[in-house]
Order: sequence, then C-alpha cells, then structure tokens
Amino acid sequence: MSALEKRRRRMLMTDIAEAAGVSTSTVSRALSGNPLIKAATRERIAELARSMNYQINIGAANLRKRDLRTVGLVILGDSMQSISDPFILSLVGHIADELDERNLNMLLSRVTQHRQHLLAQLVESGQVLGLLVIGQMNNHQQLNDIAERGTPMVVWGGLLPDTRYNVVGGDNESGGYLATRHLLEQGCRRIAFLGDRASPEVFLRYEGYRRALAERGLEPDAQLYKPVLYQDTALREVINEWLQEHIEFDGVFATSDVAALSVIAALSSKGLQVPGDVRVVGYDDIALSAYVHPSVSSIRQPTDLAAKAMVRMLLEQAIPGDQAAHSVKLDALLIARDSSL
Amino acid sequence: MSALEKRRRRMLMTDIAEAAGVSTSTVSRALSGNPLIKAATRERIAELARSMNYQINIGAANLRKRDLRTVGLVILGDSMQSISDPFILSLVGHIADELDERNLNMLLSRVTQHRQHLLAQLVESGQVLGLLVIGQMNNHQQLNDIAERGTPMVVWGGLLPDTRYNVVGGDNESGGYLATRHLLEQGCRRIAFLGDRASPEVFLRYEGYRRALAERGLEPDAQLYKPVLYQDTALREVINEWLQEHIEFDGVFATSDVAALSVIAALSSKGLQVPGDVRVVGYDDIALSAYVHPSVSSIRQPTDLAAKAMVRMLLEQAIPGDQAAHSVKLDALLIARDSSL
DNA sequence: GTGAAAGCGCTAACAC
DNA sequence: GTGTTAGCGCTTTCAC
Repeated sequence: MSALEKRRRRMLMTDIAEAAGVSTSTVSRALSGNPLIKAATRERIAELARSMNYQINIGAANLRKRDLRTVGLVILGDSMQSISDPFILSLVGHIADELDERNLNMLLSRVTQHRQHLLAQLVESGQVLGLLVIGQMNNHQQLNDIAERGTPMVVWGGLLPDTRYNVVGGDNESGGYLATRHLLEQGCRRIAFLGDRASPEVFLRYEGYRRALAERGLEPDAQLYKPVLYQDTALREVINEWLQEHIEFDGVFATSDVAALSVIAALSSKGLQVPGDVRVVGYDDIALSAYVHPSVSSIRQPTDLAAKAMVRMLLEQAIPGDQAAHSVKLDALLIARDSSL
Repeated sequence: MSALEKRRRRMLMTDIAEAAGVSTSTVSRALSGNPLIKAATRERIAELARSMNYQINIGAANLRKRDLRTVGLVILGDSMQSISDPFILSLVGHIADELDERNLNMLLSRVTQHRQHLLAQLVESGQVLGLLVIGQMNNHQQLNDIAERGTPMVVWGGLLPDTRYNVVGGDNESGGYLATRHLLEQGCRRIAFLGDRASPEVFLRYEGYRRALAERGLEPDAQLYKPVLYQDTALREVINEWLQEHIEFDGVFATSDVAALSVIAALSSKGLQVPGDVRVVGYDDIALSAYVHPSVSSIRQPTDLAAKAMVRMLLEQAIPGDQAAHSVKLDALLIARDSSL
C-alpha cells in the first residue's frame, strides 16, 4: 500500500451515521455522551466510530458550538535567548501540563517587538480564547493597550502600579531584598546589580536590592549597575571593564541564573574565585544551578504554582460574567549554594 | 468602561458588508486580495475592516476552504527534562521561526508514553495538518504505527534501518566517531559512554564510538557503558560507583551537554580535574557549553538547518501528490573546548 | 429516544 | 465587478 493510498478520505459523521443506520444527530449525541441516547445505541456507535477511526472535526464542532479550547501562549521578544532560558522553559512546561489537565490546547507563538499588534489578532480572529504572555520586559505599554481592547490575557512578570492587565509573578521586591541581604550577611559590601530595570520584574528586584542596602546604611553605586541581560559576551565585557578600571566589587546579584553562570565563568577565566573573591547570587533557581561547580545561589520562583495561577486566571477572564481582574504574587525563596557561601 | 463592556460583540463579515454597503462575498474577496474587486472598493473595505477592528474568523474560513495552517509540534516523553534541555529548546525555537515565516501556526503538545494514540488524533480531528515530533527515544515502534496510518509526520532523531517515518537528524554515527576519535587523539584509552542505546540516536552514536575504538584496536568495555540520560543524580551515582570500585577511566563521552555538565560537576566534587584527570565530550553544543568553566567540548548539531528540513518535509507530505518519503542527515561537527584539551 | 432542519461564519461556484 | 446561493462538518432546537 503506497503512502498515497493510505491517505484515505477522512471519515465524517455522516459515514458513521450511515454505517450505524441512524442520523447524524444521534451520532453526535452518542459521541458527546448525551444521556438522551439509549446506552446500547451509544455504545454501539462509539464502538463503530472507534473501529472506523473516526474523530470529530473539532474546528467544525467549535464553529457550531461557538466554543474554543485553545489558549495562545505568547513569548515576547526578539531573541532566541528569551525562549531558551531554562526558567522560561520550565514555566512553559508547567503551563503545558496545566492546560493539558483542563483539556486545553496550546498555540505557541513568538512575537517580536514590532509585531505586537498580532497579539490581539490571535484572539480576535477566533484562534484562541485568550493569551498567556511571557516576556513582559519593556512591552509594558503595549500590553496595557491590548488589555484595554478586552482581550483575555495573563502576563508573567512584575506588577507595576499602572498595570491594567493581569499579572502573575514572583515577589520580585522581596526576592531582590533576600538576595542582597544574604550577600551582605556573607560580608559583601560592594554588591553589583546586573539586570535591566526597564523590565518591571528587574525594576522591582532593584527596589529590594536598594532596601537591603539601605538597612545597612549603604547606597547603590551607579557604577555597579549594568542593564545587561543574558548575553554572555556583554556580561564578560562588564566584568572585564570593572577589573580593568579597578572598580571594586565583592558581590554580584544577577537577574537570572543563566547570567550568573556567565558571570562566574567570566570571573573564573580572570583568575578570580567564586565565592572566595566574589560571591554571586542568581535568580530563578534553574535545575542546572544546583549541579554546576560551584553551584549557584539563587532565588527560587515556583513555576508550577505560577502556571496554575496563570491558567486559572485566564479562564476566569475568558468566561464572561466573571471579570474580576486580580494579580498573583508568589513567594520568593532564597536557595543559598556554593557561589555565595 | 468596565471590563465587561469592553468585551463588545465580535465583528462579523456581515457587519463590514453592511457598513460598506456591499455583500459579504465582496468583503471576503476584498480582504483576500482578490483582483476581481475594484482596487478602490478593496481599499475602502480593507480600511473599514481595520477601523472596525475586524478579523476574519480563521476557523470558519478553514472549515469552508478545507484548509489548515496549523502544525502540531509534539514533544514525546514524560519528563520535564525532555522539554527543558536547551538543545530541544533551540530546535523548537528554530521550528517556531520557520513556521512563522511560512505563516503557519504551531500547536504545542507534550505527549507521554502511554497516551501516544493522541498523536494521530491531532491530525485526524482536523486540528493540525501534520506532526513534527521531538523525542524519538524509545518510541520507535509507535511512531512507525502512526506513520502507517498515513499521518503526515516528521521526527527528529536517528534513522534506523526499519524506520517507516521520515526522520531528520544529525549524523549520529559520525558524531560518535568524531567525539571518540578526538578523545583518543588526546591520549585517552579508557573512554566511558554515557547514554541509553535504546534511543536510536544514542545507538548510532555508540556505533561511531565503537568504530573509533576499533580503529585503534580497542574494544568498548561493558563496565564503561551506562544507559543514563540527563538525570543529574543518576550520573553522579555512576561516577561515584566507578571511583569507589576503582574502575579506571580517562575519558567520558556523554550523550548530551547537559549530561556532560553533570559529569564534570560530579568529577570536580570528587577532586578530579577536567581535563587533567578525565577528558569529557558532550553532545549538542548548547550555548552554555561555551561559557561555563571549563568550557565543554561537544558535537554540534545545526538546529536551524534541522528546523528548516523538518518543516519542508512535513509540508511536502501534507500536500497530496508529493508523497516521497525521504530522510535528512545533517553533518556533525566537533567543537573542541577546555574539557577535552 | 430519535430525526429533520436550521445555522455557526465564512468562501466559491454560478449568475448577471 | 458584484450579488445570490449553497455548503464546509458539526450541534441543537424543535418536532414526533
């Protein structure tokens, strides 16, 4: 049998109806478990459908039912980085699980900065019932606009005062505080902050960083703030620049574990010991952080809880009548490992 | 304006038709750029649609056109691991780009071992035009079965002789050979192989490993083969066991960079130097490998080319009349770094 | 309990 | 060039 012959015509409900000697209404009811249909008939039809390899055409069914079981998961940002960060992946994985459990499909979309109008289109063209957005970054205003259009949407990120969309995120302020206080307790006095405050999450972490310093009567040193993200090369340059210009630092608080790993590598390659010479704390607590050498201290964000909250909130919005907009903040937890002890 | 009020009734084509004083056919033609419609009318309608925030309902259009622009991307395997490996992510990212370029959507699905019948359903229920599968692993037989049902499908993995589905993958045999030969050239004589031969990819790499050893008149030592995957703890146990039982080894060929990183961490924590005491080569060349310390030697697999090939092959299958089944093997490239030099 | 018929929102003959 | 009409594959009143 050739591949072409295998591509037999797709079964339709009329085929099953004919084979069973009933109408399509009966088949439809039987397959949807409608109790109106006699159990015997129902079972017979179900068996027939199975044996004929029939699957209901979900598109057609949804059109008629005016229903949709697909959620759009949107990863914002141009860079591969954003999607290849293990933390994001972990979050995506948990979201996938959560959607699966509720029998929802996931349409994955990567949207770059200049094409964000496509976001609302996903909903308005009836492809998805709502959006889960990862990569809040510097898209704050656009996200506000989209939410204004009434698009069901939940964003992973940080909650700024003027946020008009629903946000699920870690407690970034307290995460920043915990990381910084820990470094201070370990004896650090010149703690660098690596991360871009343009991102709401990072902005809040910086607030926590500042608060921890203030408690000790210290102030952030502008020289020790660099708006760098994951980019390995950029991080190396920063480290090299500090070393070259003899800008002292004995602690680094990085905005992600991926960044922390880069920092540690950059320091090592310059002959500096972690944690001997410089202590480092990352963020996200990715799996890798526990088993590289030295292991990386981090702030854990519970991606499983985040995923649950995001999906639940999205469904609440997507069901009319239950429009309460809330936001969820998840506890931050310090995991101290080699890199800061 | 409350959130509820914002949820205005979705615009329909009839709304646009009415507003423009034409029929829905004209609107449909105008929006699809049909040259039959006078340019002026077309532009007027397009503008109207824009201003009314109208989006064609893709589900309804597809039903009528009997068309589909959605591809199912399936990640097989139970573990989060499988989806959080940076290599997989990089592949997924490139596939997303490639689909995007062709205006295709991506329905992402994680399917566990015991629910693989869901795979074919994705196609048969008309949700997707075909499947891209990642995670061939030990699902070889099931994949063969699904392909037999005529489901358009392309799998990332290794090409075994009895494979009846289309495969895109690296040249695993030669990757295994290159890694092993390199370790031999660096002076290793007792080279361990960490990876599960039950996976076609790993099986082929083992064949390459064996060939490189044979060229030097060496044979694989069964003691130095362990069917371990990513699992950090399992890898640590293996290393510890070898050390405890004084099983000598001076080289490790690991089935992924993630595994290689674990191995290096395990060795370091036992006081062994990499590459001084043991040389290590991984697989996949994930970004991280270049910038951890020591950097990790690896076999690069071109995920961008892989993604292109997978999408192209899937579309060829999904378009009836062009049923030629082929498979693509991408060159393997050794990247030698600190861990093996 | 089951069937006939209408219609979800759109497209494409076919008519003019 | 544009409108009329039928129908994609399904669900669901409404009738019996």
